Amino acid sequence: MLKLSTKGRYGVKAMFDLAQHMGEGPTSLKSIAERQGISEHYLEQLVSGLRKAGLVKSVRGAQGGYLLGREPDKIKIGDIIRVLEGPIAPTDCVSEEDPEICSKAEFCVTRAIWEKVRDSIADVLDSITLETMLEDAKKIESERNLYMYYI
Amino acid sequence: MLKLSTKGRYGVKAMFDLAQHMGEGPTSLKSIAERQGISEHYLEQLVSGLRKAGLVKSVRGAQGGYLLGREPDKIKIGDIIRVLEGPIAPTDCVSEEDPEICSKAEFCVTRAIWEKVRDSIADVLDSITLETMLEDAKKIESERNLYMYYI
DNA sequence: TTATATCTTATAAAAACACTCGGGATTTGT
DNA sequence: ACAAATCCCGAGTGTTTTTATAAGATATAA
Repeated sequence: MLKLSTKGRYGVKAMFDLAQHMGEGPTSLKSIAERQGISEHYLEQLVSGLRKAGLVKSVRGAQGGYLLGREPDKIKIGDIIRVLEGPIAPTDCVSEEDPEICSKAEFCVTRAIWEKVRDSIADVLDSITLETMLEDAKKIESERNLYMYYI
Repeated sequence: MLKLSTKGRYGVKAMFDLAQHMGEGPTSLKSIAERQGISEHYLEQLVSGLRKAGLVKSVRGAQGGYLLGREPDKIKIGDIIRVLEGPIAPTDCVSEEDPEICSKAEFCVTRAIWEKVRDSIADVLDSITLETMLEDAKKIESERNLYMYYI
């Protein structure tokens, strides 16, 4: 059903949480899990992948935790999704990574549709960065304060 | 992984096959299954849903089969996908059909992303009709003949 | 009446999903 | 030195979804 699994959703939430706590030293998985309502052990698995991909850096030991691997404007949502859910591929024959070439590919009219779907998804996910999200959150916050003021 | 299941893929293939054989009387599932390389029994289940949704009409008995439920330019790929895979919903909280409203929805920055993904998928699928596909197929066919000529 | 089809329901293997658990390694503060 | 906090790693598990398969009932053309 063109659904995202919890991996992708939790992963984006966790990364955004990290972005929101930049400059406060390492953020522990425990605190992320609590704030975002995610199982800590499960989150561990996801973050493990993100670390191997360089999207986060880890600090071990007490008071340790995680930091963003690079500046928030250099981390696209598409980067996160691809690490956690694999290449974007509405069907195997149009996967971003080694697609399964079928013999009729060049004449296949349905294939052309899935390619468009893939590209439209990738375009959205690659147009949004953690920085974008921080800006959006700030905007929503200020609009909310404005609303409170009028009450 | 934002994947389509075989239901959606087989369904679109079958509908396109029906469109290509318009005007030849009812097309049997057996012939569609053979041409498209799909299990006939499995296809039966899918077409059952399409019939209930009015996208195809059935003719029972010997020499029976299926016909498009309406003109090919009135059948969007999105219609087919929604019948076979359910409402477009990268996450439950942004489903086209009764989304699961969460208490933080209005402040949720991640939710806004999934909404954009949903809309971009829907836009692509609703911009293509069976008629469009027939035109594309014709174009590919004539380009292919042109190519053959030069050899 | 026979062959050809659609229709309906039931069953089931296999894969994916969403965790859960147990233990090990590393660092900080006492 | 030790305890607590934290990251790290791999295996195991119950549930759901997917992808069919099978069996039989119903309808119609020839």
